[in-house]
Amino acid sequence: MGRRGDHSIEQIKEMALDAAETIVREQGYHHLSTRKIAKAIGYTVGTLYMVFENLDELILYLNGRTLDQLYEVIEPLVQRQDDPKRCIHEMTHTYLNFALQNRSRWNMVFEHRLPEGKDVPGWYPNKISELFNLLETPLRQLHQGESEQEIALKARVLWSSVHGICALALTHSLQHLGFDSPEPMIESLLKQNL
Amino acid sequence: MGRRGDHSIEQIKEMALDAAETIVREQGYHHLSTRKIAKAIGYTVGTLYMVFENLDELILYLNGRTLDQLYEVIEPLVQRQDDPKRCIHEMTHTYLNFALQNRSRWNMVFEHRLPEGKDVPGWYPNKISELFNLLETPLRQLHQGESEQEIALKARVLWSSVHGICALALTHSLQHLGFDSPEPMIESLLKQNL
DNA sequence: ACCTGAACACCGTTCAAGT
DNA sequence: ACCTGAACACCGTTCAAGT
Repeated sequence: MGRRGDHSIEQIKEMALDAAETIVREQGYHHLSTRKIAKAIGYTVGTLYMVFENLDELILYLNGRTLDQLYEVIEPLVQRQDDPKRCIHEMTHTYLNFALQNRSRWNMVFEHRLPEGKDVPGWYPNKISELFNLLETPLRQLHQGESEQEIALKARVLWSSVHGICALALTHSLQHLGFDSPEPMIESLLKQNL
Repeated sequence: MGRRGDHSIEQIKEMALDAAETIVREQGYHHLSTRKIAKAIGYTVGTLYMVFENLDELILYLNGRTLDQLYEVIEPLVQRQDDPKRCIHEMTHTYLNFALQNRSRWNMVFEHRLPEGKDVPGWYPNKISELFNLLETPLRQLHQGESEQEIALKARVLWSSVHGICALALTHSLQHLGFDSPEPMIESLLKQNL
């Protein structure tokens, strides 16, 4: 067998990522496997290793897509330059909704770890950085006169805090802690920090 | 073969948990397997299923232990009733240190998910709840006159925020975000919230 | 009653062999 | 050059069979 030439490498890459996204969405991160992906796109596992270094790299690209999608829905909100507080409220609310509505994929972004020693390619933390930076514009308006260093710190602390609440919401831990929704927690956080 | 009777069920359970703890500590969560645990305690995999329902349950007990250990180091700090702010600083600092020094096990507490539909036994979220409650005492002193509901909310928001920062610190994400230590982020958070 | 060993249905990854 | 199929070294879980 061999040599079909039905698709270019780029095409196979995209087909694989699409298939993987569907599997994660429908069955969850831990049910994703190279064999399932290969079967879904009509190729054998070996072919995946022509296109990706390994499963970890494939997941990295998939997480990159997820981060891009989040950026796409958050970035437009920054334009609302008139009311920085409201802007931040909308950003966190959008973040929360995105995480809840793309539960499995969002989980994967935070649960996936590269094997000891291997570290992520530069473009990946860049995507995260860009997301964090989105908060800086409204925060700069809100805390005028503060140094850029201070604004950057505030943005990172705020995102991390929202993420922490969100992480607990995703594990259903909140229910056991006496809260059935993360919204009031986010509100409390923002009231304190804005 | 069969029927050795060298150890009681309780003993095997403890041996298995000890062995699992060592494997996680030395090789990380994702390298933990029933076969490795069984080999380490000198039994076959089958025996583990006499003692635990499955690997998920074993991990749940292990995570329970980790939560207990964290409680043991945090609880004594609550006694310091004189200065609630300083008390909270010490609690978060201790939490952070614990997470950093028990990286793999702490990761496991937050990464481990039960299969869809299965939910955790009541004693597990109780342990988490007790940890959250530890923050309530100093917070009550700090925000006198506020309702218990409000204090509980504040405690949960604060712990979640610290956890969010800590989670980013554990993934080394912070380095890429321009911070080599979570300490200044925690400081900024507490300055804002206390 | 307790424990084993083998089996089943899965994994990720590699690579000689085929077209 | 591209792709397969089989192999290797692993998984979690079950259960007939042995003592």
